Amino acid sequence: MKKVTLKDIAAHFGVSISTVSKAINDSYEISNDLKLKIQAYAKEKHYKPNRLALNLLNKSTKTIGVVVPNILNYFFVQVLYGIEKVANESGYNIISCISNESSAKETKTLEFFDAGTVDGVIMSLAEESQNEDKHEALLDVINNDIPVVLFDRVSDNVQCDKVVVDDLEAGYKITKYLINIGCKNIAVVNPISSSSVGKLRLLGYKKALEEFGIPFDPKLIINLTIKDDLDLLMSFLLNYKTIEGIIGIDELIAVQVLQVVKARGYNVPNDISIIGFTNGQLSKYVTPSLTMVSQHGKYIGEQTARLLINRIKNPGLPYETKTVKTSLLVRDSTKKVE
Amino acid sequence: MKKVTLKDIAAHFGVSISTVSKAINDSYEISNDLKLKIQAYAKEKHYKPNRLALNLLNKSTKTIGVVVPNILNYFFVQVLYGIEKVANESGYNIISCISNESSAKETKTLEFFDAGTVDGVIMSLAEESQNEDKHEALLDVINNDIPVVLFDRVSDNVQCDKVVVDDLEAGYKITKYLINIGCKNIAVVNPISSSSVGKLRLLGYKKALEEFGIPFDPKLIINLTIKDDLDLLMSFLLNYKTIEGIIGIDELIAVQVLQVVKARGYNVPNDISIIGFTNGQLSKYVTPSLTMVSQHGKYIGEQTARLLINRIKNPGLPYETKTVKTSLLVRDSTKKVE
DNA sequence: TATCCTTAAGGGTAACTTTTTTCATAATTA
DNA sequence: TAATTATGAAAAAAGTTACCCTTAAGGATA
Repeated sequence: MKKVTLKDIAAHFGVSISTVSKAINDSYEISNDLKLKIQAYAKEKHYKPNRLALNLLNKSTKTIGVVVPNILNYFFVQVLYGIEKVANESGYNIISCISNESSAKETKTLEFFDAGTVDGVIMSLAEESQNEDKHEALLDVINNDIPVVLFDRVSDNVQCDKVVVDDLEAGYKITKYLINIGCKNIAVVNPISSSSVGKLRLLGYKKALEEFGIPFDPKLIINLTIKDDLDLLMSFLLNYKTIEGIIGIDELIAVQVLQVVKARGYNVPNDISIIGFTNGQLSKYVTPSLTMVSQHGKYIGEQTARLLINRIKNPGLPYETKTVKTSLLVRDSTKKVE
Repeated sequence: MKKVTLKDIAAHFGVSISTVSKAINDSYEISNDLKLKIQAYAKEKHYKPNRLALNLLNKSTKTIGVVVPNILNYFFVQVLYGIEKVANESGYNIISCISNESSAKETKTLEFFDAGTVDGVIMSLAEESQNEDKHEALLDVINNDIPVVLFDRVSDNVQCDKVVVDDLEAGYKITKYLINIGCKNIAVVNPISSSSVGKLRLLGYKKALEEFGIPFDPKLIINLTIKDDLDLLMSFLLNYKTIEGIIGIDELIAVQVLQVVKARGYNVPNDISIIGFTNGQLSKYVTPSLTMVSQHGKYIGEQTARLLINRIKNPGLPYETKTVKTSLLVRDSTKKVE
C-alpha cells in the first residue's frame, strides 16, 4: 500500500486539500463533524505528513549531520552519545557518518549535508584531511550559511565554533607524572602523528622534558601507521635504551604496547610504566589495567551539540572555541609514587 | 551568504528558472553562449541542487535508515561497517540511529523514517521491544511500502526480509566443545536473556547437554540486567558447585566474568574455561585472550544491505530469511583438548 | 427595509526547489 | 509563403501549510 497523502484523503471525501490539512491540524475553521471523520480516516490509513515537503516548506530539517573519523575509537563513540543526548532533548535528529579517516569520504558526506539535508554540521577532521589542510567542501558548507562546529581534530584555517581537548596540557601533565614516579627515559608511541591531536600531545611531552632539564631524544618517539610492525619497532626501542615509561597516544596503541612489552618479559609497572589516552573499555579490562587520560568524550559531545544548536538559533554571534580539560585516571600500569 | 538557488541565478541573468536548470544540466535547448555564462556563475556561487526538492520530485531519497540497539557492542559496529560499504557502492547514503535498547526511542526513529526520509530501513530490535513483541511503528513502515530488513534480533510477528545468525547452532556447538575438553558443570551468564539471540543461544546449550545426557540445572544460568551485581551473583555460582566452563553470552560479559573469576583466584583455563560471543577487540587483548564465537558482523551487514537494496529495486518478491553461520575462534581461555 | 457587520465552514493559491513537458516567438531555410 | 529550427518561457508536478478569499446565514443598526 502506497503512502497516503492529503490529496488522497481529499479525493476520498470530495473536499479540498487545504480542508484536509486543517482538519488534521485541528483547525477551528472546520466543522466538528467533518473534522472527526477526516481524522478517523487519516488515522486508519496511517497518514503521516511527508517530512521532505515540510522541510522544503520550512527551510529547516531539525536534523544535525555528524562526521566522525572512526567509530572503533571509544572516544568518538562517547562524543556521539553526548551529541545525541543533547540533540534529542532539543528536538533534533542526527545523521551520523563515518569518514573512516578518508578525505574523499569526508568530502562526499559534506556535499550531501550541503544540499539542504541538515540544519547544521558537527565534525572531527579525518587525519588525512587534517594533514592536507585543504577544506574546500567544509568551507562551502560554512559559506552556504550552514553552521559548523568542529571538535577534537580541528583546523586553524576554518573559521567556526570549536570544542577542543587541552591536549598539550594533557601531554605535559602525564609526562610530568611519569617523571615524578621515577621514569628517566620516556618513550612515545604515536599512531596519529600527523593529526593536530597527536602533535599537541607530543608538544606537551617536550614541554615537560624541558622543564625538568631532560634532553629530547627523537629515537624515543615511534610514529607509526597501520602498515608498520609495532612489535619490530618496539624491539628496536627496547634494545636502544632502558625505558621506564611509555606513552601511548591512543587507547588501542597503549593496549598493544602493553601486550608487546609483557610478551618481551618486562613487568608492568615495575620495569615499565604505561599511560594511554582515552578512557574506554579496553584499557579497563587488560592486565594490568592501564592508567589513562580521560577526555570526557560525552561532555565534549554535549558541549558541541549545545554550541551548534545555539548557533542555529542565533547566527551572527562571534565564533567561540571551548577547551575541555582532561583528567588522569591512575590504574595499575604505572608505578606508585615513590 | 544564503544558499543560492535556480531562482537567484535566473534573476541575476534575467532569464527563467527553467532556462537555468537546462543550462546547468547541459541541455541542447540552450545556446552555448548563455550556457557557459550560467555554468560559470553557478560554479562561482557554489550552486548545488537542493536535495529535498529533488527527493520530493523523484519520490526517492537514495538513503537507508539504520537502527541499532547499542553502539558499544562491537558486533553492531561491524555490521554497520558492512552496511555502509555495500550501501555506498550502490550510491546510497545511510542514516544511523541508536535505539539504546529503548522501545520508545526505536518508535521515534521509525516514525522519522516513515515520513518519507528514507527509501528503506535496516534494523535490529531493541531488547525491550523484542520482549514486548509489539511492533506497531515497524508495521506502519512496512505498510507504507517502505522495505525493511531485520537482522540479528528479529521477530516472527513481522513479515519482511531477515538476516539472522545461527545462534542455536552456535550455543550448541560451543557447549559441545566445552564438554569435549572435559567440562562437567557449564554455567551461562546471560545479560540479554529476554532477546531472541540470548534465548536461542541458551537453547543450543540445552540441546548439547541433552545430547550428552547431562541434566539441565537452572542454577547454573545467571540472567542479569545492568543493575545486577555480577560479582555477587558469580560468588553464589562458584560456591554452589565446581564449575569447569562458563559461557558469556556477549563479549563484555565474558570479559567481566573473566575478571571476576581471576580475582577470586581461579586459573583460566586450567580451573575454568571461558567462551564468549562476538569477536571484538576486548576479548583479544585481555589475559588470557578469550575463545570466542565470531558472528561475522561485517558479512551480515553486507548481506543485509544487499537484501534491502535488492528489495527496493524489486518489490513484490517473496520475503527471504538468510542464516549466517558462526565460527569458533579458539584462543587461550579454554583448555586444550585432552 | 436596506445596509453593514460578523461568523461559520470551506475553497483557492502561493511558497519551498527542482526537473520535465509543452508552448511561444523569432530567425532561418526551402 | 510555408516550413523548420533555435531559443527560451511557462506550466505542471511532488506534499504541505499559511494566508486570503468566498459564500451563506444571521444579527444589528439606522
